Amino acid sequence: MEDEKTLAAARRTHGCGQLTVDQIGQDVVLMGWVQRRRDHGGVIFLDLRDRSGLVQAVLSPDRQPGAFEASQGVRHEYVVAVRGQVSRRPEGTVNPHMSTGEIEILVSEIDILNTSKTPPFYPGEAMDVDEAIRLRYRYLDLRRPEMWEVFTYRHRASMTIREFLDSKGFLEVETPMLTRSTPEGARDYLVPSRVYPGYFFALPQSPQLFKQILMVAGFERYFQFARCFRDEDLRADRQPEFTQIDMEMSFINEDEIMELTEEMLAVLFKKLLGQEVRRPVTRMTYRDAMAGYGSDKPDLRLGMKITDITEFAGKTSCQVFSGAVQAGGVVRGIRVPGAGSLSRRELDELAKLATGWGAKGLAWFVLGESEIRSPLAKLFQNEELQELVSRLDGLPGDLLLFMADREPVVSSVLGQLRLELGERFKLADPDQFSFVWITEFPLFEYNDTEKRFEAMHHPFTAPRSEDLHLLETVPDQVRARAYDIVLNGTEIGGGSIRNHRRDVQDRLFKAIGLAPEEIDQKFGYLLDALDYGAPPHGGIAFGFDRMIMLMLQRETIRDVIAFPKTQSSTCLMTGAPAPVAPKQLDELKIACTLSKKNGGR
RNA sequence: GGAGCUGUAGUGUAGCGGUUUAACACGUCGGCCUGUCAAGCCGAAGAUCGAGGGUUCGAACCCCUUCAGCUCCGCCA
Repeated sequence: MEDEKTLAAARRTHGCGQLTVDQIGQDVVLMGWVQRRRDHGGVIFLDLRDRSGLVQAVLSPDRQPGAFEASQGVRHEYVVAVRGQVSRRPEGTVNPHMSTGEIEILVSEIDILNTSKTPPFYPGEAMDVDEAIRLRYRYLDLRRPEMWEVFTYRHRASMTIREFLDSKGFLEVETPMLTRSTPEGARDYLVPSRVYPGYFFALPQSPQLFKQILMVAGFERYFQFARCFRDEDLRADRQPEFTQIDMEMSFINEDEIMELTEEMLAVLFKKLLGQEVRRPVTRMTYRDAMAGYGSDKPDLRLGMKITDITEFAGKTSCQVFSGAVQAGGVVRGIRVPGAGSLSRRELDELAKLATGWGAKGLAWFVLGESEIRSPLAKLFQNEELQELVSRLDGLPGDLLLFMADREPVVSSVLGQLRLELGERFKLADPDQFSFVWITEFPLFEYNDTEKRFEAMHHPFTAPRSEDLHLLETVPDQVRARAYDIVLNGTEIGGGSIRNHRRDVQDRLFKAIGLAPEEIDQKFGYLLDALDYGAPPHGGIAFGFDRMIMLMLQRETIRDVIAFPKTQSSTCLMTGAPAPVAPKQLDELKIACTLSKKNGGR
């Protein structure tokens, strides 16, 4: 080193935020960003920021005229190195709002390592800046200590999980990002092959088949922080590429997987949030979830369980109810505690929402101290009204909502109303973490547009053995050995026991109407693998980003992803996606059929 | 593919029942200032009101189209 003496070449001795009264008197070298500059003409204060925190540097013309002079040109977000002495702040100038507020650095030397243009926003202020601007200048957005905190959490979460799984004998194995497109599921992102023009790789929607094949290979316990890609439209909690904690185990059953992952979540929540996860986590069948909450991912914090009164309603004098029952429908309701205060207009609004979701109407009953207000009240006998109220355990001040219609409509609309009311009345405690397992999913789901059954989870999910005989006759009755874990109304993970026997897997493919040639072409390698001594196995995958989002109580998944995409799947920082040079397309033998509109952004 | 909300100096907002020099705060630049910490005081620059078209004597404001961001439905095994 020819120039050990210059500040730029010197070693940083401390982080800004690490300094305390213990270092008073020491000569230190700090490097960081100028968060704020207060120029008093005679004395200049610089708040210096690095990842460890903030400290005040003082430059005075009396002490070090050179450094004072050099700091004249320093502006916000300049990167500087300073050498100076840690000293106790003069009496009366201590800043109790700063962790380093008792001290300051008396700067003897300052070096500008880099300048900065005036940024569109300052890391100090930021949070109410338009998100598009934050994404465009993501490096400035990420410069905020609040963001470092998020990513520190995320890092600690992944470390904790890795340690936990390691302690349980799991191997972390990477699987390919370039793989083949498979039918079923989401739209694939495609990558053209140069070597085989006209052929394409697909980016994995999940490492599903690879992890199963690792089981065939005898790895027994696999996990991976796997990047997954799905070319579908975005939501606040959905990105086109996201991270899964992907796991698979051999010689294992549902209970063991659920117990193990509950333990993992318990360790994680304890370590990062100091929260106890109550174990065992509640389990609920898909059927009960749909009936009780109108959703396969119920938010149990909301209460307002759906109550079925079909039998009673069918016998009442109210045609709206009894007619629907006679037509083969159901009558169900929810009790909204304390919502009796809603105005007529707000109630009409609710009813309008319900009809928007496909309901024929919404029957509401406002419970007063002695009377019951409802447009339908006079259609009931008095004792019928009383019965209605007692069936739902209604109390004065409550609102009862009922719907009469075909079962799926009632379920789904009441389910949505539940969420709407939960939101409106702030019924969910944001500090509570309410987990629930949903089990016994149907194996298949009927796809109306394609006029065939398809796998609800994915086509490698094993049917429950007692339902196996229904596979060819009443496929929609077959229950899967699948399970989802739901946290506060958001699905954070799901998995299943897989088919390890070739014959069962074949029957399942047939049931979803896949032609034998297609099966062979698309999944042949998996079926081949099953033929060579595949052990019973199963697994689960957690949406890692979503989990972090919920743990940190963020509104959007973008807040916990370093470089997220916009709702239209673009990156405002890089400008991706973008056109490529004609030469690149030629090489791939790709021609674009889009005539115009292929221009840049 | 559909519905809704938003778009005005670098940033955040006001103005939107038609006539303004398009206002305010922060930031920026210049000056003053030796103990501030969201420093203070004085001054200045900075906006073709997302874009295009239309109605009108006159449009940031009304109408149409379009683009972008966000939320939701569809979609996402």
